Order: sequence, then structure tokens, then C-alpha cells
Amino acid sequence: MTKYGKKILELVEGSRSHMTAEQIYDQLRQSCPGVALATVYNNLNRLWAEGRIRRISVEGMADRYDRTARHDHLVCRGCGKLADVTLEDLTQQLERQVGVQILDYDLKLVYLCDACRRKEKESKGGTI
Amino acid sequence: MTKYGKKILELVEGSRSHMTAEQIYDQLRQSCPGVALATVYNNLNRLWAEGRIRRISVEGMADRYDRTARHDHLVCRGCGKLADVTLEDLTQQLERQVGVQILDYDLKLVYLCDACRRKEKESKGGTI
DNA sequence: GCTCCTAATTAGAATTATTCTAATTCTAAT
DNA sequence: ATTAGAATTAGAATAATTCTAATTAGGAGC
Repeated sequence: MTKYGKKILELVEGSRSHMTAEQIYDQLRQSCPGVALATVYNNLNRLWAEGRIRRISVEGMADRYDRTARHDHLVCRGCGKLADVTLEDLTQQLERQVGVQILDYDLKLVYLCDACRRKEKESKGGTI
Repeated sequence: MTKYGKKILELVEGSRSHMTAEQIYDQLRQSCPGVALATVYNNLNRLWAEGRIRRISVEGMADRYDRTARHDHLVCRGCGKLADVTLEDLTQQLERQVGVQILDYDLKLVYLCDACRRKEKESKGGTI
């Protein structure tokens, strides 16, 4: 495990904030001012390929990185914000249904966060 | 519904192949040679915002578009290929667990397709 | 059938996220 | 110290997508 690899892994594992590569880069620069963005991408890719971190894609947004500990995500339809949520493990249930070995799964629940729900109400509930 | 909007919706709904914007553009040009890629993106974005099509993000790959009819996806860890699979609807079960209204959910099952499983075996099962 | 208005479409520039490449720097073994 | 190999760097390159400004098309009213 390389010098920056270790640091980046620690950053991702020690955070609940679903950072983008750019944000991880900013964090890392605070302790390692000379580090290059390419190094961050290289290490994130390697760590991901090794299964040590998760990568989360939400349509239209830059990929975010996350610890691997089993948990799922709520994604706000309005603003794209991610929130952690821990649901029961579905692997067994899913494997039984599809009949092939499931290595992992990615479950995103789409909802409306409080802020966006309020906005939606305002625009809809007008003067009928 | 605009001229191209309608055509693009038909293309996406009538296909099981999880096309990218570029692929949809190529398809569409066969019947409408003059159409612009920007028009495809504009329409895909509008259709998606209106909830008429789905957008699927897999890390590292261009977004794909899909019909909205309830179904889930198998994603191959090796090559990224998508396959359709229809599992029982989890909305109720999930809503009960998280305690907020779930508008939709996105479930991707990670597995190894046959081709990739074979490759994996070759490289691993060598001479111990 | 014209005229005007608006929305749709277009071309291409711009942006963003990410990857690639080649040069440089480390590291650690000899 | 020397050297080989891996890690890192800077910055160019690429790919996907969005933005902008100009153009076009379609319909409402004359």
C-alpha cells in the first residue's frame, strides 16, 4: 500500500460525506500540499478495483466514493443529495430470485428531502 | 410532445438494449439524417425530467437510457454489461424500513457474466 | 396566404470529469 | 552509491455533456 493510497483510503473510510475525487483531493492537499489530482484518481481507481472502496454514480453528477461497509443510499430526486441508510441485507433474497451468484448490489432509494418537498409544495399548492 | 421528442421516446421504449445518448443519436439519424446530437440530449433530459424514461449510471460509463417499466439490472463486474431482470417490487418493504415515501428505487445486482467468469477462472486456476 | 410570436432545433464552443502519457522522483534491494 | 521498478507528477488529451447564440418551424391571428 503506497503512501498516498493509504491516506486516501483513510479519508474515504473515515468520512460519511460521499466525496467526489475533487473533494478528496482538496482534503488531501491540506496535509500533502504537493499531491496531484491524477494521483487521487489513480489511487481511487486502484482502491476501487481492489474492492477497498465503493464508487457511487448518480446520473449527471461526478462519481462519489464511499466506505464499503454494508449500507444503502437515499437519493433526493430534487437536489441529488445522498443520505446513508442501513437496510437489511438483501443478498440472499436476491440470489434466490435471480439464480446466479450476487457479488454485491447497489440499492438507491429515490425520495424527496425535506427542503425539496417544501419547494415542491409551494410551486404546486398555489391558488386553485 | 415535439417531433423528435416523440421519436426518441419511441426508440427508448421500444428497445431492451440500454442505449447511450450517442447510440440513440445513431439510431435516430437513420430516419432523420439532419438531427443534432444536442437535440438528442435535450430531449433525453426533458423526457427524463418528466419521468417518461429512466437513466442508468454505471460508474465510469456513459449514461444509458431505458424504459420505465419496473425492472432491475444485473451489471457485470468484469465488462460492465447490463442485463434486465425482473424481481418482485420492493417498494413496500423498503418504505416500511426507512419510514419515508419512496418515489422509486434503483437496484443493480453485481455479478460476473459467463464470459468474464471464464476469464477469471483461467487467470486464477493456474498451476498451484 | 402573410406576419409575428414562441418554442424547437441546430452548430459549435465550452465545460467537466476523467484518463493517458511521458517525464520525474522515490524506494528499496544489490 | 547504483539501479530497477513502482509511484507520482504535470499537463495534454479524451469523452460526455451542457451551454449559447443563431436559425428554423409551426401555429394564432389577421
